[in-house]
Amino acid sequence: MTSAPGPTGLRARPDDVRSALLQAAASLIESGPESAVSLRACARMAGVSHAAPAHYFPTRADLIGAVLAEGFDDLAARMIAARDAAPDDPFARLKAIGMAYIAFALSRPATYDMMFQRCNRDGEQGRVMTAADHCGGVLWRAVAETRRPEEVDDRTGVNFAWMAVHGYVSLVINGLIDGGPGPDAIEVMADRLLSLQEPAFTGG
Amino acid sequence: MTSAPGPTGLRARPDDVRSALLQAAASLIESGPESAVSLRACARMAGVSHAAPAHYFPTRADLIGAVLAEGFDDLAARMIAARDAAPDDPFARLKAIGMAYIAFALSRPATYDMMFQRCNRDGEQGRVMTAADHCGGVLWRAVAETRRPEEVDDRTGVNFAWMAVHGYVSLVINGLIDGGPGPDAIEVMADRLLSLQEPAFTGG
DNA sequence: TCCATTGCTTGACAGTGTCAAGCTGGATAT
DNA sequence: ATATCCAGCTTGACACTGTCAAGCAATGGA
Repeated sequence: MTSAPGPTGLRARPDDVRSALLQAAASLIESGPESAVSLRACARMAGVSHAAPAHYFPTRADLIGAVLAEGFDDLAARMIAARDAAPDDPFARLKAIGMAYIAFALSRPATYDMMFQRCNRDGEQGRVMTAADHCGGVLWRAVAETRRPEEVDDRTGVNFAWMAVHGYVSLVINGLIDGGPGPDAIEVMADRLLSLQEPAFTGG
Repeated sequence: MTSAPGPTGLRARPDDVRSALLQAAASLIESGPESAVSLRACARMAGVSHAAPAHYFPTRADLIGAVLAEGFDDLAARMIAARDAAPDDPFARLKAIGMAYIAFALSRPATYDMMFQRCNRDGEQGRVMTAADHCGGVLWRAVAETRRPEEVDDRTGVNFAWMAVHGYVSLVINGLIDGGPGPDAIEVMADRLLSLQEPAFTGG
C-alpha cells in the first residue's frame, strides 16, 4: 500500500540529471555574476526543461545550498588531508590546515564567497550548516592540540585562527588587499601572516 | 544655446527622490534577503514610479553601489573618529580603529557583507572602490606609525590587521563563530583577539 | 494486463531590470 | 508675454526569472 519509497528517495538511481544540475550550478557560480546562477540557466546547461530542477531541488536556495554544502565537504577533506600530511607538530598541523583552507578559497573564489553568507544558507534544510560545522570541528580539534598561553582558551584560539584565514582570503578574493608584487605573492604573504600568529599557539 | 547644465547635473536641486531611493535601498538591504532589494521595491518605498530610479541610477548595480560607497564613507569616518579619540599610542590607536571597524560591521551587518563583495562593486564607476581605498588608507597610516618587528613591513602589517577585523566580523555576522556566552561576548572577544595581535605591532 | 508512481514536460503567473516612448511644469530665450 | 526647451517623472513593453499546476510517458509491481 503505502510502501514508502524510503527517505533515500531522490538518490535511489544514478540520477544523472541531479548531478548535471549540480555541476551546472557549480560552473555558473564560478563563471559569472551570482545573478546569472538561475534555475533556468542550470536547466538549459543540463539539457532539461526549465521546471525539471524542481524535482530535485524544491527551490533555488536548495540547489545553491547543495553546491555550497559540497564545497564545505571538499574544504573539510582538504583540511584533513593537509593536516595528516604535515609534520607531527601541533602548530605545523594547524598552519597546514590554514594553508589548505586558503588554497581552497583561491581555487573556487566565488563558491567560497557564497559559502560564507548567511543568505545562501536557507536551502537544503540545514545541510550547509552541518557541513560548515564539520569544517569548524576539524579546526577546533587542531587548535585544541596546541599548547597556548593561559589567556587563549579553545574558543579564542579557534576564532583567532579562523578569522585570519577567512579574513585574508576574503579580502584577497574581493580585491581589497594583495600579497605584493610577484607571482606567488599571495601564498608567500599567507605563510608570513600565519607565522605571525605562532605566539598564540605555542607555550611562550 | 548648448549652455551645458553642468556636470553637477543631478545634485543641483534638493533631489528628494534621489535620497529617498538611497534611504529605501539602505533600509531594504538591512531588513531582508538581498533579492528583495529591487529597483521597483525601492521605487515603491520612495513613492515614485518603477522607472524613476533610472534617472538617478542607470542600473540596479549603481543604486546598490551608491549605498555601499556611503557605507565605506561612514566606516572611514568612524575609524578616524575612534583613532582621534584614542590615547596617543600607536597600537592603542590601531586597536581603537579596529574596534570601531567591528562596531560598524555589527551595526549594519548586511550592508557590511555587500560592501566586501566584488560582485556588488560594478556600479557607480569605481566610486565604491575609491571609498574602500579611503578606508584602507586610514588603516595603512595607523599601521605605518607602529613600531614593528623587522619582518613585518607595512603591507604585511596592514594585511595582518585588516584580515583580523574583517575575518572576525564576517564570521560572526554569518554565524560561523561567536564570542561565547554573555551579552557583550562579541565585543569582549574582539578586544581579546586584537590584543593577541599586539606583538606584531610593537617593538618586541 | 492493468495500474500507480516517478521523472520530466508544457504552460501559466507574478515579479524583476531595462529600454522606449510620452507627458508636464518650470526655467530660458526671444 | 509668449514660445520653446528640457529635466523629471510616467506609462508601457520586452525578455527574463522562480514557482506552481496540470499533463504525458515509461517503468515498476500486482
